[in-house]
Amino acid sequence: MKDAKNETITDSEWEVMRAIWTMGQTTSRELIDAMNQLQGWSDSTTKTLLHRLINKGAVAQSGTSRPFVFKPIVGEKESMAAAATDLFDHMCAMRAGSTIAGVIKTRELSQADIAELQAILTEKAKTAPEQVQCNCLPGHHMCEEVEEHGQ
Amino acid sequence: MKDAKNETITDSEWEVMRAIWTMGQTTSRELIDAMNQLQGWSDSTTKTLLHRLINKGAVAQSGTSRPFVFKPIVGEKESMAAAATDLFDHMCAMRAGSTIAGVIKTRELSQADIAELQAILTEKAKTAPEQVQCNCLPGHHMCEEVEEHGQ
DNA sequence: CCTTTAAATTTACATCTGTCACCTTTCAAC
DNA sequence: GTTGAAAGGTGACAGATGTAAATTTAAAGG
Repeated sequence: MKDAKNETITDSEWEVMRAIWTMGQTTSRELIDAMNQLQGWSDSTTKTLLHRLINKGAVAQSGTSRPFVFKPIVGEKESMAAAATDLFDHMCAMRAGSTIAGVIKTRELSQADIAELQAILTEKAKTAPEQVQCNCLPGHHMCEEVEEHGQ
Repeated sequence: MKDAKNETITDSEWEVMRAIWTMGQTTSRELIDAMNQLQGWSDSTTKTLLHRLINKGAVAQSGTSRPFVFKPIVGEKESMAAAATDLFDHMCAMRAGSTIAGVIKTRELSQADIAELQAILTEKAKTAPEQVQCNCLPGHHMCEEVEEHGQ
């Protein structure tokens, strides 16, 4: 599965992708109805988004006769990972930990998820540093306190 | 500290915020130079962004005589949390776990971060469900496989 | 074949974003 | 006071986004 790092998927396009990913494959009518339900979008809106997604290479159109079939080209897992990476890449490295903590606290996770995370953490603990450096500003600035970042 | 949920902070504005958060407080000159270093932006660009941030209520201008001082109004922690929440809110709940796993694998975390995460997980395990339901489409659709979501 | 009608494609357009150049006000030194 | 360099503020503009109307095309029934 290709990932979606190259061409950016926007917020509303993302909603469409979610539907497509979940449906696995769909006809434009099905998709339009779903989007109308979920977002209250007009037919046109969904069509436009679908086309943009096709142009971006995120969705494929297949079939020869009219009710074409659309299916995802980029993977959901890959796209989600890319989105998450993108987010954290723009945040202070020093605070990634507590941000992740916040996410974990507020999301629903399955027993399996938790087990996996714990395994990863245990492994990571073996080589984790005592402190993560702030990567917000070049040299001359180095964050001191975790609580109040700068100042 | 107020959070930044109301007024959205865009990508480039975020870069400015990072600098301001780290510096704690700054004069426009300092900020402009920093942004020029980090992003290669022209003076104007930083000024514009700084102003937009002020209008959005994310940064405060203080002082009476000319070299004014700017400082953050919205907190870094809060803003990061909001951004993360925002991201995960748009993703399939069923896949949040593995996405978090991916993030943890690729980020640098301190021993303390890891310990905190483990504590949270242990606590969470007590009440975690066996399976998390997909929340992408209304009723009629329910994801079966974790590996290949729909289809 | 012709018509109807769903599907597909184009065009539209207001806003938001990223980036700036340029104009205006001050402070500070003559 | 006058002036010139900073600091501060405005206007601009191309491209991205969200949202949708209008137009074209083709499948299906008569």
